[in-house]
Amino acid sequence: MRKSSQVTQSKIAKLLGISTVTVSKALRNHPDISPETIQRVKRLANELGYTPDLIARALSSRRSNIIGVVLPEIDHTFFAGVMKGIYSVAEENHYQIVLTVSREDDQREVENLQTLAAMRVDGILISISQKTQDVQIFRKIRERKIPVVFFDRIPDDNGFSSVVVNDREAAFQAVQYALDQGFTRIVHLGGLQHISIARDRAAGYWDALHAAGMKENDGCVIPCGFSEEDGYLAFKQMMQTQPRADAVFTVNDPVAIGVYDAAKETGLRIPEDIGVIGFSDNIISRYLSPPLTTISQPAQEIGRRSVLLLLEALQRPDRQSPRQEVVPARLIVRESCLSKKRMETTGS
Amino acid sequence: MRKSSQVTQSKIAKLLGISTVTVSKALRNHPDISPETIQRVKRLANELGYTPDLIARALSSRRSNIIGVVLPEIDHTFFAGVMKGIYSVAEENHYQIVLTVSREDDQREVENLQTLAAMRVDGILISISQKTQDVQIFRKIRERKIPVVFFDRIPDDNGFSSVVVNDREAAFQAVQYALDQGFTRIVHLGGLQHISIARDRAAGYWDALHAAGMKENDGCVIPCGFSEEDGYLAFKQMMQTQPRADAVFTVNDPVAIGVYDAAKETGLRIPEDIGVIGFSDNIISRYLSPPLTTISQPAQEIGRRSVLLLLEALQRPDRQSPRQEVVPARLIVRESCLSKKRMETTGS
DNA sequence: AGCGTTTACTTTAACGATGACTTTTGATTA
DNA sequence: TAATCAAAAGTCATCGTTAAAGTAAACGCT
Repeated sequence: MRKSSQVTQSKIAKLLGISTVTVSKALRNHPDISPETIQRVKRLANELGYTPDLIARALSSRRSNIIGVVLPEIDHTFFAGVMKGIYSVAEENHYQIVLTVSREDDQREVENLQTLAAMRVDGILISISQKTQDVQIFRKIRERKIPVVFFDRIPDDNGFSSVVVNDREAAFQAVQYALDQGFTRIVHLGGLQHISIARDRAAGYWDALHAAGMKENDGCVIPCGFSEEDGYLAFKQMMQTQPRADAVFTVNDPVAIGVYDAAKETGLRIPEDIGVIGFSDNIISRYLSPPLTTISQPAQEIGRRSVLLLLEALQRPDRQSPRQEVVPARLIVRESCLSKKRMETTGS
Repeated sequence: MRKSSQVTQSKIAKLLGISTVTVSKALRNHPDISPETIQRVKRLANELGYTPDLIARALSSRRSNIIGVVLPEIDHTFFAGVMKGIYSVAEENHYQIVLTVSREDDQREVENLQTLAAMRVDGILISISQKTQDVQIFRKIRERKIPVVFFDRIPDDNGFSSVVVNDREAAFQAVQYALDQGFTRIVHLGGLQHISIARDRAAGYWDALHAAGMKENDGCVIPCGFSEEDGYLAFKQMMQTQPRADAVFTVNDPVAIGVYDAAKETGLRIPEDIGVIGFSDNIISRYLSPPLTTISQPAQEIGRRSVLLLLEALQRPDRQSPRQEVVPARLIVRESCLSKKRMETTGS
């Protein structure tokens, strides 16, 4: 025989001489129950310190009020910002968050998704790992009637709802700004090209070059990872293969930081010898010297919108067409890519 | 009638002509079941794509395999690091994490704890909010037989297990270093003194002054919040009340960053005019100019140890004495508090 | 043969709550 | 007056899984 000292609905029911269902309904202000009974139940529940058992409720009602989240990494400024947005909206709507981390590993990502499904989360928010190629698992989740919303890093299959930044356009602006400042041999350290955001940013880069009347061989995209280390290495590589480069546009800020390190080591001054523009506005960026010109992504806003999109899908479970939302990123001009022209003219 | 397309144990049972309990046991490799049956069950489970329903399991077994976490803030480097450590150990032990955020509000903190208890988490990890004074809620949680481990910011009541950094000692080292470098009028921007870590760091500060033969009026602790903004304001205040100060030791790095801003604004050079030492080694700190001398706290290690302590408590639920663990922090010397003596002598 | 022990299952009851349906009571209406 | 209806409960079944206890056959041992 299992015994439990917990205060349950049936204890309250017994004490008041009513049925457990009445208690359940009373606690939820169900119209079936008279105001007086509701009062009596709630008062006693309060006195006894009753708390609903959310697990039991979830099993019975088939709604867990939990949203599952899968993140590639947890200690990245951008994702931390997204999470902040996610939490604020989730809290307002009385949802709890179960956060899992794939650590950029597609296998772990699959496991995370399976666990979340097994926990019966009501919906899932995910930004996919660097390695993710296979979309199967997402289809399976959808078959299970669990709505999924992707954010920032989305799969190629566009049959899903998603919230992204206007990467291409923002990249275009960044590169155009560099051109305006008089830089002419701009190289793009471009991330892994099978990731949507990396492709989009590279596309924006080419857009800007083309718009300026430049051709394929006036530009160069060097693929690399997304970390400082990767940026450091890619920049070193670039100095070998593209010695005439006068500016770099990086796929994200950590890579730009790697570039700072490599440049410092080589004795190159920023922006006098080499201009740098990043992407994502890491908190660090404004404290670098020189402060990094970069693209600011509204991380919290992305998180907030993702939850809202998911909540909408939860409200009407009939299949609805997926929706893609785009939130605007914008260029933050600081000092790492300041006018070459002006510097030269004022300098000599 | 509710229908469900989910694959459950009873479906498998029906198909194989055995009882659901046999299926349940087979899937868990229970010795009651013959190897062949186990095989048959597992194979079919696999074919059908069975996944256990963790909610149902939790209800029945009275273990959720979930650890609840309450954090004051999510987008702080330190906490992000702690979370990384928490996740790695939790994952290894097949626990999921439900993370809630108090946003430094004690009321929200209470709600978070109640929700976690209602979710029947197996245990709770918490770093308390700035405002938290009342310990009642923690007692209640303990009465519910949910083990709690505090980390970093712990309550005064030391009847609980906790993982902290040797704040006092580390602060001592930091201040001693400043003294060694020739700074003599060191002010401490000291955080809210009802928070354990702030008190400990202040104590270490005084220890160092006393060890150097200084008295109460050779030092000064200015209380402030924990944000950049707070540091900025506190420093401005300090310049009014303590105009002769030649160094500041701050309760954490964000406050130090506020000091940087204020100093820059006032035209004070670091470390020539004013030395600065922080606490917590924010990622930003090494990118500041000058790079900030600070105390490095092993955030991931704290997270890891906290989970381990909790897991231990979960293994033997008989009441055991609480345990306090201390992990060492250490001084990272950079350039924000370099030798005044040497600078002066080489300078003139 | 008789008795205890294994082996491999099955049966029965939860776990705590909720959805769907039914019943009771009294008031309202045709 | 009988039929109708709404309010305020109650009953029953179920969510999917597991703990505890029960059972039947096979085995081993004296």
